[in-house]
Amino acid sequence: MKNILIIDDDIHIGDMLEETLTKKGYGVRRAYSGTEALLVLSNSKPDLVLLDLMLPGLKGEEVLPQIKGIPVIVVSAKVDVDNKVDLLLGGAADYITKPFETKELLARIAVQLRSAVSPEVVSKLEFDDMILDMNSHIVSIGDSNIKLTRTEYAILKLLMQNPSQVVAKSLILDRISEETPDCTESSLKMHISNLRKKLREVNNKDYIEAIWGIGFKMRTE
Amino acid sequence: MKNILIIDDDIHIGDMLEETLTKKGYGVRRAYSGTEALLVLSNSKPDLVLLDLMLPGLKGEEVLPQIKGIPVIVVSAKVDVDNKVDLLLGGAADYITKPFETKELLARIAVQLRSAVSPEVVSKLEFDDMILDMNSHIVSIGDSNIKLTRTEYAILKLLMQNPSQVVAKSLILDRISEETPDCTESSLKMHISNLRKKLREVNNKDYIEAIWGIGFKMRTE
DNA sequence: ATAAATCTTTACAAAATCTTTACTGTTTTC
DNA sequence: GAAAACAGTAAAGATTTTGTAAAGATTTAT
Repeated sequence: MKNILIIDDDIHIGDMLEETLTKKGYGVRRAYSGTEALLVLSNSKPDLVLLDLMLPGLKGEEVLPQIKGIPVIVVSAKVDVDNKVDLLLGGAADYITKPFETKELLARIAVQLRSAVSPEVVSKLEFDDMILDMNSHIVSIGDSNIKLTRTEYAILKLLMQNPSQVVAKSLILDRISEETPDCTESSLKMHISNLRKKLREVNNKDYIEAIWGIGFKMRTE
Repeated sequence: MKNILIIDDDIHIGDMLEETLTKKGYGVRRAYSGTEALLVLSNSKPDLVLLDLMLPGLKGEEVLPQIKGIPVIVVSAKVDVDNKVDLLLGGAADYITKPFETKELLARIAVQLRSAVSPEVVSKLEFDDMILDMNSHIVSIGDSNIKLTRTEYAILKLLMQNPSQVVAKSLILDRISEETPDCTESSLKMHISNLRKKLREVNNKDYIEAIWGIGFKMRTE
């Protein structure tokens, strides 16, 4: 059974949503504020989140980036384009504007859940004895979990997605800059350095190879 | 570079889309009917498809289920809800209704492409028993990998791309100077010399032939 | 608000690469 | 045949790139 977290302070809409979804066979949890939502999310991992933007306290826009690995459908009365764009770029899987038709909402939910579950989505990357889990954001070598920062994780993921290719420095910068806008060559060097150090501490192995003048790749020997 | 297939019989909208996308750095292909689209898709695999629903002949709704493994964004003037639902359930990754704002379309495209895994393009050059892999930047003869510098790699690649032609020194200098700006004739001589030495150490063969006064080519005998 | 974590910059040493210079031998031109 | 132009190699100095540390700036968490 799929579980859906409804984040909405409006009791009426929330109740209506809950009823509709329950009738459709989904499990439903409720949160009535942004802070409560984060609390719920820290303890459980629903399959999908319905997020209202107009929340008391912590706003929906602020909650959104903190939800990772779970598709979020934004439910909002706001309709202006800039907002839509920001939302999609900010990590929303989809959005729907009030008032909406139940049928449409259910379709969008189905689409998100289908793609989240579909087996062709590879959620784990493996290289040698290292495993990167894209759902939990955990990287492990053997039994040891390695705590990486957001940027380190992003770099490693990019390298592991193309294990046989050289990933150009410029490409890394492009991708990373979506997350941290001011990543320059010199800071990239540092991230790589720190990443290597963390991996080295486990294994005394250097997983990353520099291709002089081009970029980096996973070391194969 | 990401490639997008635009399926639309309306020349004006299609042109507008193509211009917008090209400006953004995407590669664009066009198809003006459902049947043409399927033809294009049977020969090539774009990273994303923009599909207009109102097509002559084979309708968009009929084309949609036949596109597999590529995210499809439906572009349509139809707005009734049932249609949206059917589309999403029928496999569309997203849809956008005309008239739409360019910014929003670009955002939706970015979202779809972001989640897609980059297909690994196999591009290898072979000459005799030597293989140059353009993804990994690895050059190998038999079982031995050869470690080349950026410039040596670029020169060898240029020669191997035109194995039957003589590559003029000036041409090599032009191409190479993109990577190392101060490459002169005398330094080119050195690069060739060093390159030969590295290849010779594996095989005791001289793969590169000098054409007196003109340039170099791969040796065929 | 304060502390902690993370990111970026600066600076510098080490390594790899690139270019120049100098010299030898070969090919073409006159 | 001699001079000029070209090709090849070695050695050395110049340049570029990489790797790391330390410190300041920024973001995030408490």
